[in-house]
Amino acid sequence: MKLATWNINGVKARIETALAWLDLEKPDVVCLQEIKSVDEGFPAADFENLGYTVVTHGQKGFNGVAILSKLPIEDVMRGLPGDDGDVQARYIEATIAPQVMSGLANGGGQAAVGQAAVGQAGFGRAIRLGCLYLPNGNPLGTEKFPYKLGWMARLETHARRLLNGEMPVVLAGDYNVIAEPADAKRPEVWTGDALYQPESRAAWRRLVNLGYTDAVRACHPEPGIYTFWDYQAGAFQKNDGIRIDHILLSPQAAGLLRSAMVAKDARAMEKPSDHVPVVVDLG
DNA sequence: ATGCCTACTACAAGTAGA
Repeated sequence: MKLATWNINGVKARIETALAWLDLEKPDVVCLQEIKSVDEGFPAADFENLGYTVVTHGQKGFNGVAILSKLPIEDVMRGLPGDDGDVQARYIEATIAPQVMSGLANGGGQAAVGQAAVGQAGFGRAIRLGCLYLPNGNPLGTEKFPYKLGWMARLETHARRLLNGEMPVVLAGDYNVIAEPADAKRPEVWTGDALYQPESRAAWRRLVNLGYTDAVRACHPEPGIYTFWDYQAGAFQKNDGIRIDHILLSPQAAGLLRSAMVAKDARAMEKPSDHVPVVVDLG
């Protein structure tokens, strides 16, 4: 199963870009962040035309997350547990169910045919998938930074609880954390930024240390891999980026990891998001 | 030092992003 996460920076303004990339890469499951749309305004039909089922957790003007899946979506949960007063739409979680065998419908009727179809096009096992847009936290000195840290504490609590379940867990999204110096072209310019504060990085490490694997780092130990480049000052042309979009895998999910990559080419598309997709292949 | 750029809201210029 090919699973991608992408901060799309406005799904309505970016719909042609999104559809072009999906048509090219054909991921089975996609987590979108910063859809900047209410649920009713989400262009679901455009994605359904590509074969996706769509679930959203939208908000007017900013934030907003969505999951697109060619496999069945079940048991959708909107919002990160732990604070009923938090109205920001930054988390949606669902079970991606195994592909339904359709061998009989095709006149096959043999079990081997059905299994081959699952192994090729789908996935034999359900996963629990969280799609998250972690608060930015800037500027420091405002209520935004403690909100970020509080959100990360809630995420840690929830991620620990998910490990007690039976399903492999995938937590994918825009974490808004530069975890290591190697995750920025110029780490020194981020020292006063919420993304690179010791508290933000420590909270990230606590999350990973629960037993999650950073899929891209596990497959690519080399520095210089980024997922975000500012629109300003020619940042992409200078490769002046940061790696803040991540896919974390529980031990069971990590056992399924075949490959992970950052779709850097998406930043060179027409009307790009400032983030690019991160993709894993889980077998 | 600041803005550089982009989306959204709402219709101007402010909020938000990272």
